[in-house]
Amino acid sequence: MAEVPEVETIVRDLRSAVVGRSICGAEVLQPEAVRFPAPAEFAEILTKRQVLAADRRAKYILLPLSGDLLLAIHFMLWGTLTLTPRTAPRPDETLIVWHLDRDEELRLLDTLGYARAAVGEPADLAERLDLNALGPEALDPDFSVAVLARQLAKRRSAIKTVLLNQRVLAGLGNRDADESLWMAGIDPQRTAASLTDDELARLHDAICAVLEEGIELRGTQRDLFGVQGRAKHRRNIFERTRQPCPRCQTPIQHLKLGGRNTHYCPTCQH
DNA sequence: CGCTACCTGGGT
DNA sequence: ACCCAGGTAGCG
Repeated sequence: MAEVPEVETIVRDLRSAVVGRSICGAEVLQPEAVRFPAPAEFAEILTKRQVLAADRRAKYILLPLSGDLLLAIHFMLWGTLTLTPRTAPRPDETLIVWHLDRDEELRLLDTLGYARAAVGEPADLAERLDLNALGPEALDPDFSVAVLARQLAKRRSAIKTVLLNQRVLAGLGNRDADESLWMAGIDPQRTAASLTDDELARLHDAICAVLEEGIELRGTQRDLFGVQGRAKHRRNIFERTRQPCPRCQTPIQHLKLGGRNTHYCPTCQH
């Protein structure tokens, strides 16, 4: 599933294999997958455009196009992109297809069908997707302990829940939030505002380490070309309920926080 | 701020 | 035959 390491892996692949190329046209197979404009207009706008860059903001993929347009793609839980020859069989879960030059297709796939795309002028698209409300990027070089401390101050919800709010900090998903809190030795149920300076420093370092390792291993999913990422089995606690904590051997515990599955070590995390 | 709906496939 | 899923919008 798609957290930041998975999205970032695809963005880097887009940079190497799609940026600079032309979109000849688009085909919308699932109308619900287009947030805006209407599917027919979406396809119309996406004819004869050049892809100028590939960026990421939180879990959005942003593709600036010629003609002062921005294409945004969000994977939600299970979405992904593939780049394949036009003749390759199209999976049932194909939501949108972009026809590229050299007889290749960029395809948005999602068995759950939640993934979404939108296109518009950059300012309008940012407004409608509320991109300006997103918090600082955890992977930005400017992300510091001070930034983390400022963003968590006065937040009285559970730290785990706060870390998942992309308006507070852009970059953590459910797995990476659990893994970061385990690495920092912080109980996910603690209120965000209660963290000490020392805990904030540990959490900052843990967040950076977890995201960097996930990206280094190219995520847990297949990349743009179908190559499996190597992070799949690199989990310390996520979905390892009742298995021994890698640090102290205490069985990992599981609970729901804000409706989300949460995994932690009751001995290491306070 | 917390809860639910969204939807299909795979796990129990 | 049930659940349940790594995300988010939209609701109260």
